[in-house]
Amino acid sequence: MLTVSEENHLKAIFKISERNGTPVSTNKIAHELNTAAASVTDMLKRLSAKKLIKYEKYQGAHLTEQGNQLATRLVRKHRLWETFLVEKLEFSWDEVHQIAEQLEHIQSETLTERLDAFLDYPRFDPHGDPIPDRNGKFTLRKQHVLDSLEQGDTGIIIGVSNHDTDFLKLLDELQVKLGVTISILSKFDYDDSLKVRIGESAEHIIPKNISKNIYVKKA
Amino acid sequence: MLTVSEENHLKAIFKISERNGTPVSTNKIAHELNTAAASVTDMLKRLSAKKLIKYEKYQGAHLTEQGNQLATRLVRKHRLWETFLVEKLEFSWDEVHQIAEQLEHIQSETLTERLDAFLDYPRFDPHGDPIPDRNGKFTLRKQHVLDSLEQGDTGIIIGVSNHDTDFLKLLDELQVKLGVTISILSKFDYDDSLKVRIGESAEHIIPKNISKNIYVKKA
DNA sequence: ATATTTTTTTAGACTTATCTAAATTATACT
DNA sequence: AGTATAATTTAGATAAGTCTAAAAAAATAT
Ligand SMILES: [Mn+2]
Ligand SMILES: [Mn+2]
Ligand SMILES: [Mn+2]
Ligand SMILES: [Mn+2]
Repeated sequence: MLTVSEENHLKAIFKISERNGTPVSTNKIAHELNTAAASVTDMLKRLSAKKLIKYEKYQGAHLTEQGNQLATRLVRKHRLWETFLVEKLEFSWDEVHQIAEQLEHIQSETLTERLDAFLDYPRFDPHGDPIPDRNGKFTLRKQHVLDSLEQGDTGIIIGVSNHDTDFLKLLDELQVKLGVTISILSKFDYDDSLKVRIGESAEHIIPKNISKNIYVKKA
Repeated sequence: MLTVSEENHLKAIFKISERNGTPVSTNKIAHELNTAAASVTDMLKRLSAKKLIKYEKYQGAHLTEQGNQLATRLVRKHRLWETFLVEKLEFSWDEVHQIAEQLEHIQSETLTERLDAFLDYPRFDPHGDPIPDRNGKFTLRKQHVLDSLEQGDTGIIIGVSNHDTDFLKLLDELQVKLGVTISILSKFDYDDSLKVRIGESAEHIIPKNISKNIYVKKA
């Protein structure tokens, strides 16, 4: 049985290395979890002792098979709870992350499975992230970061890489939400900001610090 | 912001003194929480420093107004979550206590209120305990412990004072559930065990260590 | 009213989880 | 290659939460 802090560290490692197998650095974890690097070092030793990660000092860490399984379960729970909050309790997508950050630590296999069934086995969470099934399987869709599109490109918004309230509220303002079509009207060389049309009508300038956190499927 | 342990201690004090205003002893709390008395003493000092309880050494503790409010909120959350698990996720009444013991610590006012609404403002939890409303108000029904009934008495089962899985599974076996009518056919002087009819047909002998944990409304 | 028993508190220890400051190692830049 | 900078680890401190054993106080039973 892991502590909440151990679980959060595992999940951070999982998240940081989700799309590339390279070892995760101490600093990245510290940044992700808002803690001091020294605290992360301590925790890496502990997780390593429990054989949940492979860790050599100064060389970063990566999940073992067992660690990966636990992390995947946490992500599954996190995303199921977020889906529950939005689908059943009428929360908006910008309100659920912090609450799910707590709910993901509830220990009960049965609860997770019942929740999954109650939600009718959702495949994606409110932020477009895939929900691992009970065996840990999930699909990583082919996706592009919005800031990599060029003038004339069109895509459908399928995810965001920042779940903070403030960021998502701003997206609401821009009428950016999952499933909506976005077209690049022009791209400004000055700062890589984009002029886009979203859905049928809305046109906006989107600065790079926003576009870099939006995923699209190219049309 | 309280820690999980502080919250559990508050709730234990609330529970022990629910139906009588007398101060709660260190030992009773230790027994309720399955910890050493010395640990409870430490915690009583901490809660006292935070003005959530009134505590004088060797004299036991009782909740302050503020402590009572926090404890009531915890009980509200606990009972709402139990209701959710039974009503929405098809858990049985013997499976929910441990999970609610964790869920009650999730911090989000909004979540509690939304959950309450989603459940359509239930008044009682799966064990017959009253659920405090958002203002902390709830009704303590007039109830009798089953072991106090005499031959010829009839009552309706409205609650249980033990939420452990093993106990509740035994009740299931006896067809004891909330709302069912129970009649005392005879009472044995030897050990105060009862011969009862439950519902329409079932007849059983119920020993005192069971009957003392069942609440009835006298018919 | 004393003595015995029970309850409660204190003392001291250990673990987890954090932090800051200093030391060490790795990396990046002439 | 050698030095400056950045990343990481170590050392040492603190707080929470828990325990056991011993001491102290309160309750109970002669
Ligand atoms: Mn978390
Ligand atoms: Mn999400
Ligand atoms: Mn609890
Ligand atoms: Mn209950």
